[in-house]
Amino acid sequence: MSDSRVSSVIQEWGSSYPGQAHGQVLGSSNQAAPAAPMSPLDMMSYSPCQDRQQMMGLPYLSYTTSCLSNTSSSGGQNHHQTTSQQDFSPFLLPSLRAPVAKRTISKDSAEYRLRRERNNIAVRKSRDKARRRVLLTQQRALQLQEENQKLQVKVGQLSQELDTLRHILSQRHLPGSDEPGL
Amino acid sequence: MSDSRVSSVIQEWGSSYPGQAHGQVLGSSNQAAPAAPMSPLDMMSYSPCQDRQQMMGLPYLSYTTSCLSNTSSSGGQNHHQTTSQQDFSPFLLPSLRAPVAKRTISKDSAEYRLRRERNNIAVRKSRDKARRRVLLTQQRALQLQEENQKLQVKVGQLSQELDTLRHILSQRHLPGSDEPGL
DNA sequence: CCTGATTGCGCAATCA
DNA sequence: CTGATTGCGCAATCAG
Repeated sequence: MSDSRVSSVIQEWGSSYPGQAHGQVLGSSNQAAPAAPMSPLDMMSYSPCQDRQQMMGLPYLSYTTSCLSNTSSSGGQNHHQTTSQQDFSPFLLPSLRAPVAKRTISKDSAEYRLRRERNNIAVRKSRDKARRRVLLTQQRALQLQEENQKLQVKVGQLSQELDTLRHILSQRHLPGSDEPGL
Repeated sequence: MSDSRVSSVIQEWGSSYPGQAHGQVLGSSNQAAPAAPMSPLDMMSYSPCQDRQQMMGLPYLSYTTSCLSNTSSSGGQNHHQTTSQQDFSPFLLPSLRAPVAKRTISKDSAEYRLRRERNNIAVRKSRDKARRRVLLTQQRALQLQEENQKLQVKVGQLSQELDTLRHILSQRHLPGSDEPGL
């Protein structure tokens, strides 16, 4: 990296991107978003947010959804999907009813596939972004570490130089202290 | 890493872990590995290795595998799996035949589920580790940044002090240079 | 309500 | 062979 003296770190944080040649070489309907440069603000505003409900592949409340004509589709993993059961959601307060029972969408519908494909693209994009973010953080840490070592060396040099000058001055003060200037 | 003045960064890199309270609150057969402290060496030896073959959910060579009694199982995503086709793998040189045609394992066998479950556990563990690694890298970068600012301030102070002493010395040298001491 | 972005999970391929 | 990694798709949820 280019470092003129002892203070050129944190560059390329929100401007340049080193690798950018990430995976994304798949063969399955890969639209491959052009890997947008990702705004610098996005870089810092990243907090995992671990206080999520976290109930994915489990029933949890019998979740009424009357839509499972899973024919010839890929049929993801072992996710829920119960059948025939009244939906009282509209009559309950939002804070009390089950997850709302979304709009029924059969898994073999064109819309379903369209949504899935779009989400897959979004997921790839998001993960690519995350990967780049991690790489940048790693590089930033390395740069800062180098920078730090240089700065510490410099501090050591300056301190020693100061000690030398102080010693010289003290010597000169001993015999004839004629100058009033400090 | 002993420091006495302006060099106390990179601590807790391989010793302490702040949060460690990660997701992992699922309800689906969650063995939840105790989040081993992860050796400090593992932290640095991390290179994505993007030169992989990368051919997962696609046929790619008709890949002979006579094992798909996918009954009542979860049946993952749209992965390959062709049927009825002779396997000439044993008669071809290792460098010419298809991916070896592994040992046939039906998806509803107990062994399959056992392997899957073990892998799922390993995956969770690995991802947890990766998450912690990322968090640590982020914190390290922040610490290094603070440290850097302090060091730069210190360098500025020392430089100024040096200038002052140099000025004083030059003043003393002008009038009577009687002392031979350097 | 809809759409894109995130995130945890399981799967399969591959690495070590 | 076994555990560790990694890319992917799915579904739930978040954020506009």
